[in-house]
Amino acid sequence: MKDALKLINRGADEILTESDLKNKLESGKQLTIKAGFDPTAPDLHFGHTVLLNKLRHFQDLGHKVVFLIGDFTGRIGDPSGTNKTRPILNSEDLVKNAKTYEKQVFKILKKDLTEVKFNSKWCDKLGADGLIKLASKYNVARMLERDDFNKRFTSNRSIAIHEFLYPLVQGYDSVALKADVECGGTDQKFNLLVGRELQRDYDQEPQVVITVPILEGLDGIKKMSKSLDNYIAIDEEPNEMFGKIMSISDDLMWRWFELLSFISEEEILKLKSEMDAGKNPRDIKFILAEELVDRFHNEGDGKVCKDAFLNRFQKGKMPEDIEAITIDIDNGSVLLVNLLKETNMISSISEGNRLIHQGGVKINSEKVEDTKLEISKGSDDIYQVGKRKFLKIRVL
RNA sequence: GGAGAGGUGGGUGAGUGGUUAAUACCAGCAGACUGUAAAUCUGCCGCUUCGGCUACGUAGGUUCGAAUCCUACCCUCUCCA
Repeated sequence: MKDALKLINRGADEILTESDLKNKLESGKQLTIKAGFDPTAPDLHFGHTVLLNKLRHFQDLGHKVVFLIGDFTGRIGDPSGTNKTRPILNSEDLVKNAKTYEKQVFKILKKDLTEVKFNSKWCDKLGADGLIKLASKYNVARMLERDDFNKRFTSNRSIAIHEFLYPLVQGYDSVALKADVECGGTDQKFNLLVGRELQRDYDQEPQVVITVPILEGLDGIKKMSKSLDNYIAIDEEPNEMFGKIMSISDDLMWRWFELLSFISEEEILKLKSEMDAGKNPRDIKFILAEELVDRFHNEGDGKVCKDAFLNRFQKGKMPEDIEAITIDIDNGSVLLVNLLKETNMISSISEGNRLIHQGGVKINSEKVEDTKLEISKGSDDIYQVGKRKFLKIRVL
């Protein structure tokens, strides 16, 4: 029991309330753990895994996770974002997205203890009557307690009426599922608490709310998100993933250890003291990178990436698995910049010229000086743009 | 319904007839230094066949010349009702 609570507590921001949780755990029944996901963004990244890890903890204790895809709520559009109306997805896309989710999610969650559901299933049935009834269960004053509503309200920025429906519907999901626990990011706290209130209204035992911190992205400051392009997708190439982890700052590394790694808190403390004693932080970052690559790929891949990494950057060797492609050309030769543009190594000719001027383009490790360099037919070389982009191009 | 403010490059935000592909800051990119860390320094930061071309909400107009002036439209915000 103590262990169970300790496990749930790890990396959790808040548990509301802990005594409720304790009671539920002690009841001995299998609990229903709910977590909602956006129907439009099936590209999971490390940020999502903080939550998934938490769900996994419950599964490890034998409880059931409902992976809820908010296709109905998606139509409302999450108010916390810059309220752009979302595209309404057709059912085909939904199924496709769900499949993509499943493929990624089961790297962390246990299949036999996970149910994937769509909230349109019960929300569509609500109809106008149901929505009005639901809306009557909450009031504006309480809605305005929500931080972002509050901020917008006090600064006279717009809050569309339908945005109030979002927390309500999300709460109604908890009622429909009879959720015992709902997990979400700290930014979801209000919405999750509405679920508690509504369940009481429907004479259900209120769910326990567990919030997990929002993970900072590669820049170490802003939250990890696709739109900010500071993310690591969980199906990213092993070497790419490893490299990106190595590129985070030392400060962020500890944050990631806390939220993403499974190694114990005691061990993390030990690593910290080792660093303070003079150990190269890079080597500690290796531990993190290895663990995560192993988790999202295959056991042992992390080690392979580490070796490749060392070869590449310590010994200055080329990476071993450079993608190779063949390009057909009409004439006897092509302009280098055109070739790079063709192969998406650069986004425009101008950018290419710029990079060449700055010494950022290499062929077979040799810096290119001439922006007008022609590549002749029949050549087969390794092109490098910047520090990270490599491509082996055969010109025919 | 009435009154007013405003829409500029990824973001913030200057510019109110030519010297403005458009100040500054942030972000981003490359190089140096490193541990593909941080910090720092340097350079770049619309596209181009290097002749030019396209850009300041949209569409027209005035002018030798407009992001800057005029007209219409669209959008955002504020105040009053």
